[in-house]
Amino acid sequence: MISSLVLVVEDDEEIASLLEKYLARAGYRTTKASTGLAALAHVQRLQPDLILLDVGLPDMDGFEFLTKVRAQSTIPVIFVSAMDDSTDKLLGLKLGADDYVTKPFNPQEVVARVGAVLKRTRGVAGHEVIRHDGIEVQLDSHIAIASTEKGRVELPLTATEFRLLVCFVRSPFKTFERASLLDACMPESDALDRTVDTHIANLRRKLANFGQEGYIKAIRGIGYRFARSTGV
Amino acid sequence: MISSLVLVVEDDEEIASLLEKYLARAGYRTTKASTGLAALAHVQRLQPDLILLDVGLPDMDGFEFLTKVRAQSTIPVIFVSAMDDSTDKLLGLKLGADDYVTKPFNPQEVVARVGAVLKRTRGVAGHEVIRHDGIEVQLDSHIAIASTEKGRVELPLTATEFRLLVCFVRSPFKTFERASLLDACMPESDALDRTVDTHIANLRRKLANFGQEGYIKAIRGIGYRFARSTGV
DNA sequence: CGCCGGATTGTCAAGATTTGACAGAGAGCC
DNA sequence: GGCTCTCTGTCAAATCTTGACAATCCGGCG
Repeated sequence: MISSLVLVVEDDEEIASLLEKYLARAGYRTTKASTGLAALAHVQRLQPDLILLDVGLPDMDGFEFLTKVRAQSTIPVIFVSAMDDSTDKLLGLKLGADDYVTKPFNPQEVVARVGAVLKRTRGVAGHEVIRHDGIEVQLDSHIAIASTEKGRVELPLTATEFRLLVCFVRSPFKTFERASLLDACMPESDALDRTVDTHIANLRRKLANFGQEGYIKAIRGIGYRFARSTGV
Repeated sequence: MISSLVLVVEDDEEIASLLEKYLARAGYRTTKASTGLAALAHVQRLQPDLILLDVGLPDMDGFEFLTKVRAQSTIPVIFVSAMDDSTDKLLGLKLGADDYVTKPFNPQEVVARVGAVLKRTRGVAGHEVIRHDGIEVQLDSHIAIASTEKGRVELPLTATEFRLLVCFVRSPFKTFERASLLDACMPESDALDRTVDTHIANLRRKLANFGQEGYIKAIRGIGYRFARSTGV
């Protein structure tokens, strides 16, 4: 399995580097942000597996940050606090932090906690996610996301379009006949083959709206295939 | 009343025997396991009344063990840790441990704690609590609480509404199909899919009454999803 | 090679259908 | 009676389907 990505949110460059070093040594991929705003952007774009959060950020209260993150995901968060303030600690845990570390800390201990939290949270969520190129499909939440230069955006798909996209992303490069797609994506319906074309067109348009063009190719006489046609 | 059964999970045979001896002398029945796996089997089979858990197991992290136990019961657990690590303690307590003892310990003190915990939890509700955003659900006591600016308020939910909320808070961001919700929240009933809508509407209204709006989103053609939609 | 014609696919908009929100009523149950 | 659950009906909005027409593809032929 690909190693977990840890987002280090810390304004003290020295501490951040130290943490990154130890985390990298332990086999984690890392990324960092020195402000809450930047961190939120990273969360959006990179979808880290865990966040190491310094409570004392320059631009944003750590708790505010946590609240914002929690509004859109359940990424585990470990608080790092300057003071050994047990009220902070309790508040943090209550808001949904998964662990708590106080400065000064032993980097190895932090790494150990990261490992423990990841182990604990892994497998909890069904969270089946399929990706291809710049497209991500979250099966259990029924959300499709496109990665654009501006970040990750949720695609506003209808149920049918979503099902189509799931088929495609599950088997990129496979050519689907219209009948198969009808079966798989428009159940309980005796629509015509051509109806598929319309849904495909709609899906194409929505993908294009978010910069994901050229994905769905028509295979004359057969049906459709998903996968970006590389150059030529 | 038949005496309580205490499961001692400890890999150090000497310590285990010591504990068993003292517990037996205090009138408890005991059983022991030296690995997490064996312990889980005992929990399944014997349904002990309390677990004395050494955090440092050979095969399984104590927290992992606790999580697994908590997945299927609310048996009170007392942590026994080698180090006096207060974060471990917090983590343990947050996960649902009922008390915490550090080595080296006084066996009599342990027995006393066992007695205290049993007394406290006997007949009384356990305390599995799930939270998301401003909503807290206490499974055992069947109470749902909303955090408003004015403080915490208990939501006056019906049984069905409560079960719905539990489903949602357990898996925020997941989209539930109506059929799943029917299954999970309206057992022993062959109600129509549309009935779910009614309960959802009622739940929404009650949440809104306490300032918790925008939580439940309809996913057209699929079902419902829980999670406040923030502009991000 | 370039053009033609049939077949296939893309696009669009209108109409049909489905869906979700909600209010209200009947039934069962303390 | 009061409460809860279930079902029905209505309305508006979202979605699906269809058919017409334009655009494109592809093989054959001059």
